Amino acid sequence: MVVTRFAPSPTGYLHIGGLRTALFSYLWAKKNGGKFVLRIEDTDKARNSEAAAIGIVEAFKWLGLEHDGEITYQSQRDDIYKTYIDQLLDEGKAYKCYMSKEELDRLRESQMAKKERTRYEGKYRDFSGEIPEGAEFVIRIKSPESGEIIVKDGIKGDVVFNVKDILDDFIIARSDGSPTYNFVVAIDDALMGINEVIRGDDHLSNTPKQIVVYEALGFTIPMFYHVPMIHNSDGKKLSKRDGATDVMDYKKQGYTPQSLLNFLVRLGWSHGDQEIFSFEEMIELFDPKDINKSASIYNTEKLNWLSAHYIKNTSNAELSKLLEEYGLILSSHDKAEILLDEMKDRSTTLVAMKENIDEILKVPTEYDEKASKKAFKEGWSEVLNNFLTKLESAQELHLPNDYHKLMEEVVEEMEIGFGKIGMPLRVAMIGKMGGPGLDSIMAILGKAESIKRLKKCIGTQRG
RNA sequence: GGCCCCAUCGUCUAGUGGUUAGGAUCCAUGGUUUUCAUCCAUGUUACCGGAGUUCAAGUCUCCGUGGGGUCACCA
Repeated sequence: MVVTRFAPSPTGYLHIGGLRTALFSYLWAKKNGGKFVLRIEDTDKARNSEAAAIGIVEAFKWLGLEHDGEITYQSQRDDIYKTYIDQLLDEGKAYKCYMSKEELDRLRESQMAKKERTRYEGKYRDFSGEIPEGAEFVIRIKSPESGEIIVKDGIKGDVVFNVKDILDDFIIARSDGSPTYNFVVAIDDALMGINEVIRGDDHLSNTPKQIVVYEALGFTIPMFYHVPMIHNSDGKKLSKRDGATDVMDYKKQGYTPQSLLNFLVRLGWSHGDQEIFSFEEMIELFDPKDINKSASIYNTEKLNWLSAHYIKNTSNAELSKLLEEYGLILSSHDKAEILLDEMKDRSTTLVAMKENIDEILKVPTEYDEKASKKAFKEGWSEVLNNFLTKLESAQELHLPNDYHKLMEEVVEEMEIGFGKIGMPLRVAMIGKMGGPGLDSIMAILGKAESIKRLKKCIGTQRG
């Protein structure tokens, strides 16, 4: 069974890059009928916050990415790590190192002066001399001193590291006894049965260290997939300064989970020429072997297109439910269907859609200058008055077509073009150019409101 | 700097030795529309450079160049 995981450290919100690797992990697990588990890497007490952990879980909930089983918190597993540290100590695969931070710093400085790679040289690796009086110690693992470590990676292929280029006896437990990242990651992944690790390729150079731990403990090494980074428009690793990278900000901005997920799944992954993927299709079609090897640049053009696409293709019932989350209640509006039909082709996000709807529904407080110039030309008030008369005497006015007929009558009787009535009428109704068809607008507003706006316009505009 | 990864339109990408290098987005133009949007059509734009292998290279090899990542008692 395929078991994948997402293992964020709760130092902040869930960002778009993390979400993408989580999505990939989720899809791959589900495609194989396996499990997707969540582990919170909260061993750094100084930088963690509980609120961040809650926020991350909340984001997953919004997106519908459910994790399997209980969430694992590393902070609650100290005993487990301690057991393995003791085991390695007993087996002579790890040892206590009494080198002080100052001594280490000095070592590093002299190595840098000689332009050598900075590394711990194993002073206490097989130490039999006198232990410094009252010295603190860290625990270091015995790394291999020569040879190669090969990371089998499903995206990059086999990545070969030469041990003497990259390894030393790295610390697995700090002087306060707490275990370090590369040590606990390997243990947790192994113990949690994770056999396919999908993560950002900024972890690729950590992987040899983790393999050292796997091997020391006799654990099975999982399959790795190191997903290329998402870069900002400067070509750098995406950071918190690059705008709305908090996943929950996308909700605030009116993007739906569906469009965000579709956007992310196509960033670095593809399935031929297909652009639109339902959640079910993603699960069915996703395969990490189709992940691109190169980094991609984050750019919201496509997200906006997807968002608009999904809004257009969402039912009105669903749309009005979604819109309620943004404070727009349409359930009491008798022409909500027409309103939604007209607006869904004109909005890229739910927030924009709400704003567009608000603009139609609220009485215009002023008439756009440019639009007025075009609209209020010779004879406009006569046209509108004629239309007003017809409007007031009309009996059954419900659908856009009912209003359209009235406009047609005016046009025919006065022998004018449609623009002659369309322009001033539009400005009277919504105060500016653009927007849905006038017949629809009036049907949405209703007879009384339409008359009100018409009279206000005729009364206030000169010409 | 050491090590590692990467390199096709502005952007997301297809492409696994023989293609007019395809799709999407963006942009522009035209059509539809009383306006706007949608929709439809059309168009501009790409294989980082140099060697090599081969009858044939975007595709394989090498060397450059460029970009990125990583080198902690952070994760």
